[in-house]
Amino acid sequence: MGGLEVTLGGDAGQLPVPNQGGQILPIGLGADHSEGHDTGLLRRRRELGGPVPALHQQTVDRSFPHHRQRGGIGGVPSGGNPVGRGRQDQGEHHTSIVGRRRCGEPRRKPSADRYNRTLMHRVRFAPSPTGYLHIGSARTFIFNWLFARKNNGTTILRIDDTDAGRNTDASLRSIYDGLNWLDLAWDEHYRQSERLELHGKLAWAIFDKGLAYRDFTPAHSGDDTPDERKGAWLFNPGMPDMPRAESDRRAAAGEPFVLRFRSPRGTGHTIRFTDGVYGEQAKQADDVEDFALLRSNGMPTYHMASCADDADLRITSIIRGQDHLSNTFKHVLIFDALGASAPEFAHLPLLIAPDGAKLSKRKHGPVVSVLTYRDAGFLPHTYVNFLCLLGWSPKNDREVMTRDELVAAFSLAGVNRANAVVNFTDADPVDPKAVWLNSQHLRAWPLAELAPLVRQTLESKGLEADADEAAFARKIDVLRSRYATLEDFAAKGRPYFSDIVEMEPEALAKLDVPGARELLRELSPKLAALPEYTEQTVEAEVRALAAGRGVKAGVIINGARAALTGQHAGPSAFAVFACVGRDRAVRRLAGV
RNA sequence: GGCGCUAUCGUCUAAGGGUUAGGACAAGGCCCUCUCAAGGCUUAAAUACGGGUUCGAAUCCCGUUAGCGCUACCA
Repeated sequence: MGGLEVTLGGDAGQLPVPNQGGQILPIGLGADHSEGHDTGLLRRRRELGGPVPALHQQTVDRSFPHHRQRGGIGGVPSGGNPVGRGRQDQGEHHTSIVGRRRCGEPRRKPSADRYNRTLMHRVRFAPSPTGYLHIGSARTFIFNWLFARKNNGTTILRIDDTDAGRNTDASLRSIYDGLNWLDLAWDEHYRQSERLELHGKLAWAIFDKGLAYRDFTPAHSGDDTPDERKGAWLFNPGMPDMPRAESDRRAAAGEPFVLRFRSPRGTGHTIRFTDGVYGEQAKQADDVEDFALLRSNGMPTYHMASCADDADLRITSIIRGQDHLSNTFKHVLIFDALGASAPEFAHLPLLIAPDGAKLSKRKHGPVVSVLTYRDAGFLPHTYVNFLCLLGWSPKNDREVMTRDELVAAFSLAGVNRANAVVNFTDADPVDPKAVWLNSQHLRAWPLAELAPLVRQTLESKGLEADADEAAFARKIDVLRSRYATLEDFAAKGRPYFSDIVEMEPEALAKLDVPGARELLRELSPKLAALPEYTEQTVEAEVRALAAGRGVKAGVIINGARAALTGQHAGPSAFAVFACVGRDRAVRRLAGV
C-alpha cells in the first residue's frame, strides 16, 4: 500500500479522556471483519452479488425496511400516494427490541446470539476539534445518545481530527467539557488520528480496485469568485484517464498527488439510500464529482476517514446534521467500493440563527457554544431537554420531560425536516424558552442533586453556602420557586448567602411607608428575644406588633422583606426571615 | 451556475384529505395574594405565492419565490 505517509498525531492521547461512563477502548481497529461480526445486512449485501463489480451497472437499493419510510411501501411511488411528504410509521417500533415482535405476539426472550446479531445498534458522534463544542453538535450528540438508549445500542465518541492544521487542544477540551457537562455517557472512544493506517489501507484498496486514481493537478482552492466558476461545476476535474503506468511512474518520482474517487459518471447509475428523516434519496452519479480520498500529504479526507471508520467500527446508524445529506451520496459510493454494508442514515435539520443564517461564532457570538448555557446557570438536563425540542417533537404536546421520558419518547419519526431557529438576541444570548424550561426543571429537580450545583455556583461567586445541608436545602427550596437559573442564586440570592444587601429603589419605597422603619426597628429586639426563631414564631410576633400598633401587617411584612433583602420582590416574608437567619435579620432590621 | 433539502402564529411545534388549524415560549388582560414569581383562566397571533387533483387540500402533484446545504487536498 505504498504512497501513504502515516503521521500519527503528535499529541495523540495526551489529553485526558474524560471520566465518562464507558470503558475506554484501546485505539485501533475497533472491530474486526471476521464472520462472527457479520450482520444480516452485510450478508444481504454480499448476496446482492458483490458490491464492487455491481456498482456501475446496477442501482443498489439501500432501503432499510425496518426503518421509517415516508410514503408508499418500500418508498415506491404509487399513484395516489407518492413519496413526497407522506409520513408513515411505526418507525422506532421496528428498530427496538420490543418492536421486533409482531403485535400480540408474546415476548420472546432473545438468546444472546440473537441479541448480538439483530439488536446491536451502534451510533457515533464525530466532532472535529476545530472549535468549541457547538450547540448543533451537542444536539447531534444528544439525538445519537437518545437513539442508542432507546434501542439498547452503543454510543461511540469519535474525534474526527484528520485535519492536523486546524485541530487545537483547547477545542478538544471544550468538546469534552461540554459533553461532560451534559452528563450523557458514551461507551467507546476513538480518535481518527490514531487510525490513519486503516484509512490509508482502505483508500488504497479502493485504488487497487480501479475505483480511484491519482490526480497530480495542483491544489485548487474553493474560494474562487462566483463568476470564475461559471459553467464549470467541477473545481477539480482530476486526471481520471491517466494510464496506470504513467501514474505509477510519476508517483514513484515523488510528484505529489491526491487520490480521487472515480465517480461512476456516464453510466446512468443512480445512487440511492433511505434517510431515516428525509426519506428516499436519489442522485444521478453524473452529478457527483471525483472527490478526494487522500490528500497530497497522505492524510485521509473527511469522507475517506469517516467511512473507513464507520465501516470498521461497525456503525449501524449514522445520525448527523443535514449538512451531510448531500455528502451521503459520496459515502454510499465509498461503502460500496469498500464492499462494506452501508449503515442506515438519518439526517437532522440544522439549527440556525434568527436571521436565517447558520450559527457561527463570528456572526452570532457565544450563543453557539454549549458552555455559554452552562455558564449562564442552566441545569445540564434543561439543555438536553431544550435541544431535543429543536427539530423533534414527541407529538403529544409534552415539553418538560425527564431524561427517562425523553428516552422513552424518542423516535426518528418525530424528527422534523425544516431547520430550527434558536431564538436569541444581541441583548440576550439565551433562548427564552430554555430559560422557562430551566425554571420548570429547577422547581422539580431533587434537592439532593440541586444542592451541590447551587453550592458550586455560590462558591464560585464568593458567597457562603450554608454548611448545614438541611438548612441549605430548605433555602434552595424556598428560593427556587421564583428563580430561573442557578446564577439567580448568586445574583438575586446574594442577601441570603452573604452580608451584602443592596437596596433597590422599590425596596426603599416599602421602607418609606410612614411608620415602617420605626416598627421594623422595634421588631428587631423582639426577634432577638424570641425563645425559638421559626417562621411561625416570627409571624406571630409580627402580627402581634401590627395589631398592637393598629397598623396593617402588610406594612411590616413588606417592609421586612425590603429590609432583609434589599428587594421588593421575593418569597413570603416569613420564609425570608427563616432563610436569612436570626442574626442577619435582627441586624438588618435594626439598621433600617 | 449545478445538485440536494426545506417552507404552519415572532420562536419551537401538532394536525398523514374533513378540526372553530391545537399546544408551548414570549407579549397583553383577569383571578389568586403580604411583595414578586409560580399557578389558574383568557386575548392577540400562522398554513409563503400561483396553479392543479378531489365533493373536500395546511396535508397529494406541478410551478414560482425564499431560505439552507453540498459543489475544497474543511469537517
